[in-house]
Amino acid sequence: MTSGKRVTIADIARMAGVSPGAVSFALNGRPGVSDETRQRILAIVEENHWQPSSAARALVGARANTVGFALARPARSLGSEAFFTDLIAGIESRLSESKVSLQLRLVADIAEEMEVHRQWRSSNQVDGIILIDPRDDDPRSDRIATLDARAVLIGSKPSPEGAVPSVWIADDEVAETLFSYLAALGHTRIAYVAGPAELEHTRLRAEVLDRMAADGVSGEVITTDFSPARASAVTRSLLSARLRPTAIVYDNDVMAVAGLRVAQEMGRAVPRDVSIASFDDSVIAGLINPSITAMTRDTFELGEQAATLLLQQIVAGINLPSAQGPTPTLTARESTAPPTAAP
Amino acid sequence: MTSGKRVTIADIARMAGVSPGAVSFALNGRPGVSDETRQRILAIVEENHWQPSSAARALVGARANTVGFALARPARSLGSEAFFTDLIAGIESRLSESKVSLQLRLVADIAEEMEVHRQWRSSNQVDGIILIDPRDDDPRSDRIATLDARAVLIGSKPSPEGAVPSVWIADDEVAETLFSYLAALGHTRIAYVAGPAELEHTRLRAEVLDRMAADGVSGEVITTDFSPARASAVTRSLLSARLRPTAIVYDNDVMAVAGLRVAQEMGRAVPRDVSIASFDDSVIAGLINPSITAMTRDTFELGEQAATLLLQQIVAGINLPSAQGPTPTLTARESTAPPTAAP
DNA sequence: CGGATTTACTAAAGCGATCTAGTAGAACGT
DNA sequence: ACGTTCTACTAGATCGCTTTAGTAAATCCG
Repeated sequence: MTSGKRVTIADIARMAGVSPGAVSFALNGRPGVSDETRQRILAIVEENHWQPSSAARALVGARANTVGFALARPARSLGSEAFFTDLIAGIESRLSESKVSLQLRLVADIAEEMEVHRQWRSSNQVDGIILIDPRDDDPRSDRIATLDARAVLIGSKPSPEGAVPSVWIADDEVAETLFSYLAALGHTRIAYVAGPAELEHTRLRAEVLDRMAADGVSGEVITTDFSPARASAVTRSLLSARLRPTAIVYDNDVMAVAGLRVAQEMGRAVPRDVSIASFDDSVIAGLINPSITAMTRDTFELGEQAATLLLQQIVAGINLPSAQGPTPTLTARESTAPPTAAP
Repeated sequence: MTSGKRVTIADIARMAGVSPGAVSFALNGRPGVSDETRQRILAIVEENHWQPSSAARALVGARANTVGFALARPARSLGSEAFFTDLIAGIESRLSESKVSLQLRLVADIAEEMEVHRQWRSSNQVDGIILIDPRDDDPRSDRIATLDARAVLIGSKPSPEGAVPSVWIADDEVAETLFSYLAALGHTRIAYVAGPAELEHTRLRAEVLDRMAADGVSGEVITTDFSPARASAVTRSLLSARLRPTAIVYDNDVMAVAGLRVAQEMGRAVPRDVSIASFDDSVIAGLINPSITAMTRDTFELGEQAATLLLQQIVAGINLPSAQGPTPTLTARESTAPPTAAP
């Protein structure tokens, strides 16, 4: 077990009494070596813990065994959302099964994101790219096409033909499920404390609520910046109104917890006086008192699915069709109940 | 602007009318080219958006401009802790200033983690490595030394001479602060619901509590697997005992929330009948009702500091001394109060 | 049985940088 | 004027792997 120099394919070749080329054939399952020789080579490789140099592989244009994810979000804000950790954990867990690494990069904006993509591709650093936060007229899709890179978009609808394939979650169905549940409980005045208006899912969810006017549900949508402070303020004013809502739905769990507290401080019992629900679940949503009804989406699995699709595309060398991600389900908990008769 | 082939250092050389070697000298600020030529080359590089191939660089043993972080934690559990997202965001935000990427890998255990380290180093994929979750007799430190890799350990004390330098948070001081605060409120029976026994900080914190026996505080330490279910069970049994604690401290916010709920279900008012505190803060800890007293640490900055130290070491080519990370501070909230006289 | 094909290899040319050794030509010193 | 030292380069080896072209031996076929 001599230490020192790293063992290269040439060393293996020498030990097996063949040429480096033969070893390469054997390793990559290419014809040109007899089964017997292949076995012998593989055994020697095993024995000497040989690992291909990814740098050398990348240089000759082979697989880099790395996938890139450039994230254009303010760094400080990432932590409050379990979403990203879960997503990344899901992606990684799938990737590491295939011994593929994740290259993570935080960037300031979409322009820098695309620049990073270019660099990655031009030096063959990554085999595929993950995109998130789709926008209208997203310039990234075209860019990816010119780079001839495999990619997946994590979004809320299937991608059009020719664009970057997506793994998507049907946000309108999610909204349908939650709002209908509340309507079925008997709620007719529902408030929706949403995120920023420019996000696709905010619009989709609000539209669903609007449509429920047909069923006698009067909805009210208030957009926020996702901050708990805004959520508290909004809740306070909602519950102070003459005709106050009997149910409030928040875009995420942090806002829901903030709203819950305000309700309690104002002497409104939850769920007796007002029902509360969230579009995003978390461990804490189930532990708090009262526990909060939420749409549970399996973000981890979403990550896994995105990674799976990307890996398949990399192997196939072509784009594959978009795939629907895990469907969020309703987790009914203590914070929702039928409204009390007397308003 | 002809597309197609990627522009290499040879193309630049041709355009500048010099040899590839000269271009390399110019790019890396090495002597051997006149200032005039250097400017000309740099201009051409700029103009043609040339980027060095990281693969080629890695192959000749130059900087890879990548830092590796292999995480040996169950993937599914990562999301519940904001800690990792914050930490990674902090690390990344510092790295990306220097155009360095983060290579993230989830591994099953320490053995696989070390294996990944070996691969990374042997193929020159990363310039430095980040370690976390130090344990007693950590085998990783020696391994890193034999790999001759730069690394930082995110830990709870300065590393001994020769070991991997750490960015550390004085966990004993943290524990001292929180336990003393409770003692000062008048608590004499304090329970500490900790994480796994093999983690360094668990031991450090427990030791602090033990030492307080001198001041008339009787402490009890219960180790857990960090799961809310265990935290609930432990809390239930603590509060059912004849001589129950007047204050319970949890290792993280999720467990604290779980414990809080159990206390309320058992009819113990918080903080009147029992005080609750956490060693880990989060947005929700401050929003919940009652809000939870916690030690607030700036995880983002911890990540930044770790990245900074690592980058400095990479540039210097040697190990640098350990550095103390941001000091956590006590955030007193509603969940703690003096114990009521009658037990 | 002899030419064509197949099999199992080897030799060597890249991939795109870095880096060492070598070489003109200019400047310098005496 | 001639050797020495700089300066500003160039040529070419090198990193570890893949891959193409080439070759000897084995196999096939009529």
